[in-house]
Amino acid sequence: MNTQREINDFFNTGYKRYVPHVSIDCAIFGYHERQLKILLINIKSVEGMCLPGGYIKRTETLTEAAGRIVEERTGIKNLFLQQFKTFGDPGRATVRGMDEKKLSKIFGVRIEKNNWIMDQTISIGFYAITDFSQVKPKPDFMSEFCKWYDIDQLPHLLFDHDEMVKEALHTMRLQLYHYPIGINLLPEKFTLTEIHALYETLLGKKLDIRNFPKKLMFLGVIKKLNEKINIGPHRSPFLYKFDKVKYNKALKEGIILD
Amino acid sequence: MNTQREINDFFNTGYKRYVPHVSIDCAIFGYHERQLKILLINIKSVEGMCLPGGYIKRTETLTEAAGRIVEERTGIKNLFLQQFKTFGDPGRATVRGMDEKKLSKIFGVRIEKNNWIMDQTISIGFYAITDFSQVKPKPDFMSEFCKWYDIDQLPHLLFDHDEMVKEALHTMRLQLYHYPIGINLLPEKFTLTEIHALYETLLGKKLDIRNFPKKLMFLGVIKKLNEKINIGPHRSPFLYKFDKVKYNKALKEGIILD
DNA sequence: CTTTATTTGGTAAATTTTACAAAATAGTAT
DNA sequence: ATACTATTTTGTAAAATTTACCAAATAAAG
Repeated sequence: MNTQREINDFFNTGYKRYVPHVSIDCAIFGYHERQLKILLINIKSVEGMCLPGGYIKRTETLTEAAGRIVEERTGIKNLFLQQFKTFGDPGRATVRGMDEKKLSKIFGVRIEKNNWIMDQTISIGFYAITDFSQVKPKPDFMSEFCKWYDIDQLPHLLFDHDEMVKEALHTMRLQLYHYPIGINLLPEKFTLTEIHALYETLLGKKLDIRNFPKKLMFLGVIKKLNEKINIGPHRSPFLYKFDKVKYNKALKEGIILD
Repeated sequence: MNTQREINDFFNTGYKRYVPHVSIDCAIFGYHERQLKILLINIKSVEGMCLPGGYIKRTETLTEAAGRIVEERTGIKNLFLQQFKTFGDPGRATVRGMDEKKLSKIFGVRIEKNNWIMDQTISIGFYAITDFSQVKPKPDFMSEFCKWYDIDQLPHLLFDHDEMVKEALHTMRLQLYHYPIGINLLPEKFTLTEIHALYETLLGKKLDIRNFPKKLMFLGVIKKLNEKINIGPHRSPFLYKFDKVKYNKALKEGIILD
């Protein structure tokens, strides 16, 4: 979706390839060294930022569509994706003063009255987590910027995206002990200190260092290796890795704790 | 939606009033005296049953639309409603052999090729709970039957509605101790035995009668009255009622237990 | 007053969660 | 070698929560 031809096709025949009236918005969380960020984009000639989103191809499942949208912005495939809520209040996505005329001007294509893109849209929220240090965010054709923002220094977002972020965070934190979140966020082999920092950051609170390993090991998705890593003039920590078999099982079924 | 005129309007101009490509399906659970049922409908001249559903008016929020759909089938207003998941796999709602011609015949109205109703639809799942003994199910114009089915004697359902029921049950059971579910299912004043039976039935498992009241009272949404009820040649049980103030607070905010 | 059926309240045991500190170790400096 | 610094690692007691389990109270009928 870069050439003028493609943009024209999107506006004028997109409704044939995509399901109109429905979009997906993605809260893409980024973690790295005790920092939690979220990926935001803008919309050309609209003041303010919002979550990246997109439409669903008529051949895709919802999760496939969300995966494609996330990949388009981050370049990363196969991220852990979870649906968290669907948003559909009337007027939730209207931009004051935006119309087909303005759109035509902004995108340099002819956009007729009643273009499919201007109609009411219901949006399905997904969240994903990746390592922001490995991601060079790519704006979509509708936006100029695509950047990581610190989770506790977010500006007010457009549309109902403030609420989306709140719900995404809430769901992610609820699911942290029920789904195997962490692969892609840590090196293949990692120390307890590293995964401890990850969980503290994602949850936004302190976790007792002596109790954390017990709880974590109890989940059963990571295993201790008989290897240590050299970290300079300190005791060498053991390495751990995710147990692929149990990890994939947990991905499908969730981790039942109750 | 009963007259031929209204049906004609629905098929031919419905896309103006409703958001096309998006529907809501409702898992309406019914409880009464230790029995858990679910409301199913059929579709005219289609073999099999499914969840009742409908479209979203362009002026409605998702929850308002779900409330209207539930009210249309049950006659009950203001039921507790929760969104549980959105379903959108391609082909999820196709009926083998159904086309505009057949539809025209079934409903006795002229339905053109590419009618909005035949296009791919993504469906938002909501669940609700009511007392089935107080409900006379009303079929919609698309169906002949609308009946209560025992939850553990369900037939295979059309479309992806087997999965919907599974997800709805799962979410309802998860939320049972986090939202005040129960008003409308019990008389205004009720005994511990009655609410105990309700919880056992909704959860599908035994709950210790001596521990149950502690947990329940801890939630804080019901209060003990200084009244007893006569139940024949047995000790008279105390009556309880829901604490309206705390109940409504819990409705909005949920009951935080962790 | 005895019997029957049901409600009601309490406590010990088991389990889970929380709180908390000292020993081990790898390298560096002396 | 030895001491020192910074970090990892490990165990246990207390507290809180959940679970298991029964006997006393009571309302009406015979």
